Amino acid sequence: MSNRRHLRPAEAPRATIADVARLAGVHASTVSRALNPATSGMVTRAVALRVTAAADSLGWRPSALAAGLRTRRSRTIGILVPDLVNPIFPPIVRAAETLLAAQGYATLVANTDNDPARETLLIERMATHLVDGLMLASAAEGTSALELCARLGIPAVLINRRLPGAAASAVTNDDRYGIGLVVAHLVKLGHRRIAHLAGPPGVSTANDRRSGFRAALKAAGLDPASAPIQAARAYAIEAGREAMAALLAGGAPFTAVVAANDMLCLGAYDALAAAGLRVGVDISVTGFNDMPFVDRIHPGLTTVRIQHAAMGREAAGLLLAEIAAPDAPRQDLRLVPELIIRASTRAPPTKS
Amino acid sequence: MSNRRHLRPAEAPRATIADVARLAGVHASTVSRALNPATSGMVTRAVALRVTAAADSLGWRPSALAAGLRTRRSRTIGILVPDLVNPIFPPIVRAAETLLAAQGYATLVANTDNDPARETLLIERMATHLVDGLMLASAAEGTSALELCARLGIPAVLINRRLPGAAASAVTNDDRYGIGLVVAHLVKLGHRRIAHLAGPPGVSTANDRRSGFRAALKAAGLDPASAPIQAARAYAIEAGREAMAALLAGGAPFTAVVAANDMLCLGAYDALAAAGLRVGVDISVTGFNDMPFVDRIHPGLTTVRIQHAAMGREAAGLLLAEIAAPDAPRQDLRLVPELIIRASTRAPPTKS
DNA sequence: GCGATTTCTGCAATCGATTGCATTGGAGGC
DNA sequence: GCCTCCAATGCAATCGATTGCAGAAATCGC
Repeated sequence: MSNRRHLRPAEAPRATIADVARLAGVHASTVSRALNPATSGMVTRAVALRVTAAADSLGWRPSALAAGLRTRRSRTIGILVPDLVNPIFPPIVRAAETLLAAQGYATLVANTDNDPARETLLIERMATHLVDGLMLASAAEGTSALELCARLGIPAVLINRRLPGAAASAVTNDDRYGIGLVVAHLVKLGHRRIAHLAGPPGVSTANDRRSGFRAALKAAGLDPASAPIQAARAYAIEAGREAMAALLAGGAPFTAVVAANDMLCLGAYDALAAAGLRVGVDISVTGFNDMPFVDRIHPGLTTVRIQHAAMGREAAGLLLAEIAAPDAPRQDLRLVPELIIRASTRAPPTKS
Repeated sequence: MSNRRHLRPAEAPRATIADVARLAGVHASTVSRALNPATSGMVTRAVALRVTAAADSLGWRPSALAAGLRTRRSRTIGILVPDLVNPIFPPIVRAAETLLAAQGYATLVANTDNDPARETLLIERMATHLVDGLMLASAAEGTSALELCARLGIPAVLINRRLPGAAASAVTNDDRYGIGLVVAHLVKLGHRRIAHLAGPPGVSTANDRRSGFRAALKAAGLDPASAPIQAARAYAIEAGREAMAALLAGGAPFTAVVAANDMLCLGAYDALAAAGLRVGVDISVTGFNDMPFVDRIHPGLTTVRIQHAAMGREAAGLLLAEIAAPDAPRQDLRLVPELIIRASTRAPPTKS
């Protein structure tokens, strides 16, 4: 513990536009016009120079609050995620923030914990701060977030999860296509009995991946009806372990498991190990997301790489476009994922 | 692509305090006092009830901008991280945001990319938004961030990295203690020749861990001077691989490597594998941070678990305390880490 | 029951920038 | 040389809440 004291500088009260006006010998409104790139054309070049000189000789900085109060735009965007610690969100938030910062926006981030009440509270708080738009990476079925945004007049875009029938733009991964990739890969390796470790109900990614799984089996000439499917109660390791154990206990034979999510795979690895099955030898496993470091687990996980950064970037772009042109039609962007093949998938063991 | 259009509600212009005043039959100032918990004592209970009833019948929401303009406090805190994708930062930011949200603060997050110019820009932008305080998780030596904050009159706390001599509170891990834990562990296993894969120069964690390493060797009766030390040029996998390769090429014998960071270990694993050495058999390796999933890599990494969440929480608490009492002495909090033993460390191979 | 306090509420200024409208000055037309 | 017109600038209201001060009402003391 140090007891150094903070060195308080002279605390010169921040220069305002009026101070700049005085120094430059013009009216405050002229200063405002000169300093705002959008209106600086209304001012003589000479005056503009005088004003900018005065401004930075005084070290003037705009007050986003004052400007926002008047213009009703805060140049602030909010991002809501369920839990920033979930590794799929940082790249999204990061990419969004970078794009927004480049456009002069500040980014508010908050965690909803998947709690609708908390979500509501946070959206209202962001409304209080007059965010110009919201990015919702948390949308689960039954949430009223979008209605709330509409009521508050806040433009919003969905990320990662869609809400069926929602009147908002969304940027998501093409999950059905992604699942198609893994199923095709497994089929090509020779697998015919493929199980699905599905995601929790009520989440669009889980639904899309589950239906995509069925469709892909059918496309490969396999019977979706006979494929064992077990839903996990959450996208979490322990839930994956339980669901995998349930699949094994189900008795239906399979040589490969398509999981809806990498996190589930980690649990599945545990359950399979407990059952004496070697992943990548006795049984193949695929994930979804290509989380950081799933290339370093043992065996390396075959999975579907989602363009998380692009997701954040595109969503931010869409949101800014919507702010600029509120009446433009909504967009539903699906990003194309990529199959990443590692050691967790191999041809099924030959019957002995 | 959908072409649904946004359903614009009646767009009732948001109720202001004046509307509430009119409905409640009192003056706006009374409304302000009634609605603000800090001043609601100045108002008759009956009036307070009337006002709150009017307020939520009109659906009134405060305008943080208007209030902030007047009070010069925005109830907003900024957090600067080098790169949110680096897995140590999400838990910090998450925990800080959660605490701040509970106190009614909104949290601005931005990535500096370790670029001082960008850092300066972001701090100035946050000043523009009148943040009440800043949490800097990005401090590297030579940054002028703290000076800038002082000049702008923004309270700031450092997280994760300290700046020697800085007049700001800091919440960091006790790195010297943490390194002591791993060295003691290795010594107890029988290691006598221990190398250090150090972090990049100019970063407090790298310095502290390096000096802690030397001190711990000495404490164990070993000679720090003869221990091979190689600094990586960054906390990154590839940098770890290079540095490990350099250590091996150095020719000095060792049976264990203490790395300054888990990320370096991933690279070290690669370099060791390339050299035909089996981690946890031929050579022991320890990390630092206990990143997510280093328990699932092969072999599981013995490492030092840092209380990242506590770091964010404590730093947020310190910052709020400083905002409340700007003249209180600064704090330098060191959180105590924990040794996590996994399969990457084992007794040194017996000479054959 | 009257003056002295203590509450409570109203008034009006204020925070800092923006913007519709009015004014000024100068250029250009004839 | 005078009038018109346009560009540049000034004026003043405005965004929504807060707060020092003043006035009104209620309470208290004696």
